[in-house]
Amino acid sequence: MNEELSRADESKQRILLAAAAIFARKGLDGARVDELAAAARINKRMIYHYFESKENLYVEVLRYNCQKIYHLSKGAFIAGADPRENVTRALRQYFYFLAQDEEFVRLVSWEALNRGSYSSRVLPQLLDIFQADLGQILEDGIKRGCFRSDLDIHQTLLSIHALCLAYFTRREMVQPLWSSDTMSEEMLEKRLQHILDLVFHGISKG
Amino acid sequence: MNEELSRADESKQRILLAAAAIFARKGLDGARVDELAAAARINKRMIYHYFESKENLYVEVLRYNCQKIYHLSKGAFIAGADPRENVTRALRQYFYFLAQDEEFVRLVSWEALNRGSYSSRVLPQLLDIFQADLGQILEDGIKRGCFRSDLDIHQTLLSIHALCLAYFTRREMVQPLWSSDTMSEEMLEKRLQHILDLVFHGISKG
Amino acid sequence: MNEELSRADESKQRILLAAAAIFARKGLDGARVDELAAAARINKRMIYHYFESKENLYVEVLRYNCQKIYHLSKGAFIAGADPRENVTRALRQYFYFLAQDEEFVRLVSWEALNRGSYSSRVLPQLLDIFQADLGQILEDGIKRGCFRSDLDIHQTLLSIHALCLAYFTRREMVQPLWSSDTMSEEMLEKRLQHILDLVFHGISKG
Amino acid sequence: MNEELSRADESKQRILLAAAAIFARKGLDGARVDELAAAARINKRMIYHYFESKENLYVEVLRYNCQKIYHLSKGAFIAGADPRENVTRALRQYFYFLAQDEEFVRLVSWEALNRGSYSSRVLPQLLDIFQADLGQILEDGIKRGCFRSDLDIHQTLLSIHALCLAYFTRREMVQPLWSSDTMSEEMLEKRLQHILDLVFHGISKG
DNA sequence: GATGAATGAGATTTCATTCAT
DNA sequence: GATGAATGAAATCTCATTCAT
Repeated sequence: MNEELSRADESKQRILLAAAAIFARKGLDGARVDELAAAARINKRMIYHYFESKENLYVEVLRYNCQKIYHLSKGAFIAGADPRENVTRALRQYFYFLAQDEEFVRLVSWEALNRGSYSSRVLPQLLDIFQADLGQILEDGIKRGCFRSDLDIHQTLLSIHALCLAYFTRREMVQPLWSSDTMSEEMLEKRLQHILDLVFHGISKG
Repeated sequence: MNEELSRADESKQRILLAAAAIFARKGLDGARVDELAAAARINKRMIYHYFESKENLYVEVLRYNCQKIYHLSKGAFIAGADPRENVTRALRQYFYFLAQDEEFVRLVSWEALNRGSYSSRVLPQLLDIFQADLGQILEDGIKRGCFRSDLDIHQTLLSIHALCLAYFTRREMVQPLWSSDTMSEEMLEKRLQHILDLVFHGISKG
Repeated sequence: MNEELSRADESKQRILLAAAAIFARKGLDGARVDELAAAARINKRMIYHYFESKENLYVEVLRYNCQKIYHLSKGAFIAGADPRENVTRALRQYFYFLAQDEEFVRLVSWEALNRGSYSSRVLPQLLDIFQADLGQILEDGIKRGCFRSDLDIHQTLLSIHALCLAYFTRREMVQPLWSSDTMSEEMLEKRLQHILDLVFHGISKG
Repeated sequence: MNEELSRADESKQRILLAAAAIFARKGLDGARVDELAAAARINKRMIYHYFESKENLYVEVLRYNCQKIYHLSKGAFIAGADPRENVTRALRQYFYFLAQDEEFVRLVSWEALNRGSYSSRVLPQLLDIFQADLGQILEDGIKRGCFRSDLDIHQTLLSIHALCLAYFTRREMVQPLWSSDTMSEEMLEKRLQHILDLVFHGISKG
């Protein structure tokens, strides 16, 4: 009815956003509730009022973050188009989505280590959604003789995922390799081109 | 003096191994000192005696684990050999090294998230060492006209690293994709072949 | 002004009744203000509006409950009647009053333990009132040679009180002794008869 | 082997005793862990080390207190003796046991209100043990024609229990009835005699 | 008169670390 | 070198109470 959030919803939202930032930075165990409350400019008590426990808040943060993917790859697959163009488009979308949302990247990574206990039903969607679009594109490309017929689609999805993600999750490993800022427009585009090159041609000549 | 470990060294070693297992499972913040002591079957006090603090023990665990890489890729590069064979050999070595040491994989991953503060001087070595061998191989391959001349070696190293590691770090995402046990001999070999295929030829036909 | 309770009085009454039930169940320390408000289907703030504090509400609940006794033993003493009949009548009234009002029984019991700080001026009334009627009856019985002349009236009042109350306060101790429901009409009557028997004749034969 | 308690056991014991005193005074909900620790002159942390939680400590206190009864009525029943003498002896023992251990009386009373949730398997023993001895005495008395043959033993046990206990649990109700200190040697003996009188003869004359 | 959000003080519980032996 | 008990600081969580509307 009204566009505005109620005061309560606004507080809840503020907690969620502040928590997302801190959980992303420090992980579940590393984050302190006092710190979360201070960052949300709210009384600690309210965190428990709205989210029951720190763990539960963490799960909500995960859930909230995973929803971001839904807005992601809509319509990467264009039926008549060149499969290579489709792959390029999807991959670029995904790569820049990760590039621009460090929070998401880190939360997903923490969760991968936390045995996925909290998100077991949340994270698989990442690949699922990924699969829905890119999987279709790959199949289409194989059918149309564009891609190798012996391609294992699952493996390929995982590989593309890894190629994109690694650049962001391993920054402290990555940074020393290059002298310039790895997050600059130029460097990002360079990485993306490398991935596309690798994916399409491998390292072999010709 | 004597070949055997003194009782002291043996205790220290036991702490280190127990801590490695637990830090790998739960991370620095998730691990409890009580737990570490219990797992090492030793008095808590001894941990402080030998390692000063929990954080310091963690760093030692990292250091100890990173030493494992030194024993890794010795002699992957064989001067006269086909560059493809050299790549294959190095990649296989690395892939199976990760496959067989989950502890290492997880410790490295935690550390990547933990702002890398502890390992800033430790982790880059991973790529450094990697680079020493595989980098040489790639350069050799380019020079000999075997690999594309426009290959960015840094990017390629990172990519290969990512392709190998992702299979192990994202198990809970990976497992649902396949029905069989992803760590079985057969599945491991399948993944390795996929990586080699991708690296050498990309996904394009012909 | 009008016979109906104003909306305000009605709210106040609802709080009082809900609080009585909860304080009876959990005691002063065990009851939560949130819980009281929820049970009264009213905003927490109103509790403070009407009663100033949780403790004060508790006192009001006690006061309100103690008023129940006033309606109790009116006219148990009938001047000309057989003292035994008078005792029987008064005791029966008291026993069934307790039987039917668990709330009262429990509130009085909590209060007895709570240093009686709140009710120091409230609870003695229980025995006072008790005393007014039953005391008179006993005295009358002694005077008329019906009861033992060495009877200590205070002691006897306390004893009768105890004999009645124990059956209800110690239910979890009492229940295991009997197989049937201790609050059934039949069992209640049996207990009452036992008390009357004991009071009149003791356990000795003849 | 050695009579002395280890330091740990001594600390544990100190916590237990301090907690007993405080729980008796204020109940489970009213007692504060800080207070318990201070009274035991020990760090709060140790309470959790030894007892896991406040509730658990409370249960241990109950358990510990209930063991006191075991040392109680041993040999109240003397086979050949006059049943009245046996009753008198047992009742005196019980009465003075309660008189001298206010802690026990209060803990049992709190527990009776706490719906017996913690002690459901602990408290019934009170009457059980009571029953073992006094029950036997009563039966013996009936058989030997000393007591009324229509005596309900369960009811009688409960009644005797109530008559003894009430004097101590309802002190703030009892005190106003008498001018002198209700716990004085003289007053205690007076109460005991009243109970014995009532139990043996009731209030009727002759 | 009534509401829902908010709060500060404090309760329980946990943890890395140190003492006494 | 080793132990078990102990601790202070801080973490998570709870509660009676009060604003702002």
